[in-house]
Amino acid sequence: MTSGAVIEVVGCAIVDRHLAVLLRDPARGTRASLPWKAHGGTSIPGSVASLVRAGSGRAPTWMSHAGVVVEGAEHPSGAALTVVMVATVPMGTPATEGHHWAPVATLPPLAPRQSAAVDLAIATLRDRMDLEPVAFRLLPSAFTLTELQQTYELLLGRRLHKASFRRALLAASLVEPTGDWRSEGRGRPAQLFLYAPRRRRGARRPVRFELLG
Amino acid sequence: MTSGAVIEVVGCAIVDRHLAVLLRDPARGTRASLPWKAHGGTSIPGSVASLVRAGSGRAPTWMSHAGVVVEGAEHPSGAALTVVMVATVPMGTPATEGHHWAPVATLPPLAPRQSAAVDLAIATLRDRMDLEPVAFRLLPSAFTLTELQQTYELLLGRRLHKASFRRALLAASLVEPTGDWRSEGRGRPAQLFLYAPRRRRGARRPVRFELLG
DNA sequence: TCAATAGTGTCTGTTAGACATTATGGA
DNA sequence: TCCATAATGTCTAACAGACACTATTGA
Repeated sequence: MTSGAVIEVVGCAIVDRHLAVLLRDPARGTRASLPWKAHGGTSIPGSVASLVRAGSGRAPTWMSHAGVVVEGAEHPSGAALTVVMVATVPMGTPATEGHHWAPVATLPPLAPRQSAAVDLAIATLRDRMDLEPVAFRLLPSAFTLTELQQTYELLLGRRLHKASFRRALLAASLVEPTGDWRSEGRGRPAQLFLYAPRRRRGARRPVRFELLG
Repeated sequence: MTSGAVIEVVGCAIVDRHLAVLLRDPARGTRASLPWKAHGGTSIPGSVASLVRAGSGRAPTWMSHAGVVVEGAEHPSGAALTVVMVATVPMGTPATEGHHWAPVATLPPLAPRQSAAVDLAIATLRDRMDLEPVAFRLLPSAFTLTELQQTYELLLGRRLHKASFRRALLAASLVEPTGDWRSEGRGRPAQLFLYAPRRRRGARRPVRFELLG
């Protein structure tokens, strides 16, 4: 008898201006792995929260279901399911003893199913980023507009136009200034902002045929 | 011992210009239910295909994972998982013996978990419709542009502008005319088109802050 | 003073939506 | 003939992207 489901978490954070995922350190002669836990006892969000807390010392700021992966054909009768969850913690969150942050661009060798889980999770982050405030959850509560733009560029995988980005942000009434400024090396200090959505004006989505095809 | 996972299918089609889902007829004194099947033996897509074939006589034209629902707290140790899948069949597909199409706006009473599954599935349809050709999979292979527009309006839940819709469609090179025309009651006959995507030009997605907030 | 970064104002090409008009069938 | 629907052309307001400029700090 097999058939217990597994909850697997892809914890995401920005480290050195790159997207990174939380991994358990490899034991002697094995590979690093995503944090996981047998399903049961508590709810799925509860499992995710405890796994992220174990690996980073703090609760996730956002989480979402990413998909389901079926354990290979090894168990022909009653193949076990793995539920893949994606979660975020703010930039600057350290990894705790026995864990580390690995940039997604240079992941260490993982079990094939876990690599697929990471891909699923990143795709989910990108899918949800304009429906939910994913970018804001990857930043500390106070952030500069340049940091926010860099986060969007990281998730979208392309550069954005500074003036247009700020115009759109202003029009959406999503942030408000704290009044504090932060000096970062050379240039003029940047103002700090908070995520403070005002109103959801007609959330009318245009038809985007360019994305199909 | 509990803990076998269940695959539940929300089969979607357009019936009478409304979105409808495939249900199993209620047995004496019970409620109608979504088609489902214990996980095991075959792959998840295989299970979905056989369930849709059983209910509509044909294979689904599209399917996607919609989410996972945990069976209520009834089983504190090892609560069972339900994997919700969403699938489409073309407009005009009948329901087979023991099944029927129920418009989503006026669903009969379902188990609470199944109502949640339907909501998840519809949300998934709407999420994916501009990344994948969901609208085309809900139509027969040859369709009129008015039918296509009505399908988009159904999925988006709002009216679209005819001229703009056709302009965008033309610009995306997604369809090509068959040369046939179909007369539908009174007015001028409409030309029939096929889904024939040409090229995927820079699939650059704009930043849409309006959707957040 | 120069270099580097933050933040803003203006212009222009593109495009979504509104409106009007023509085309072509059935009643 | 009238009416209903298909299909297309033109106008306009909104907006994304480009560019240039000012502002404010550290070296």
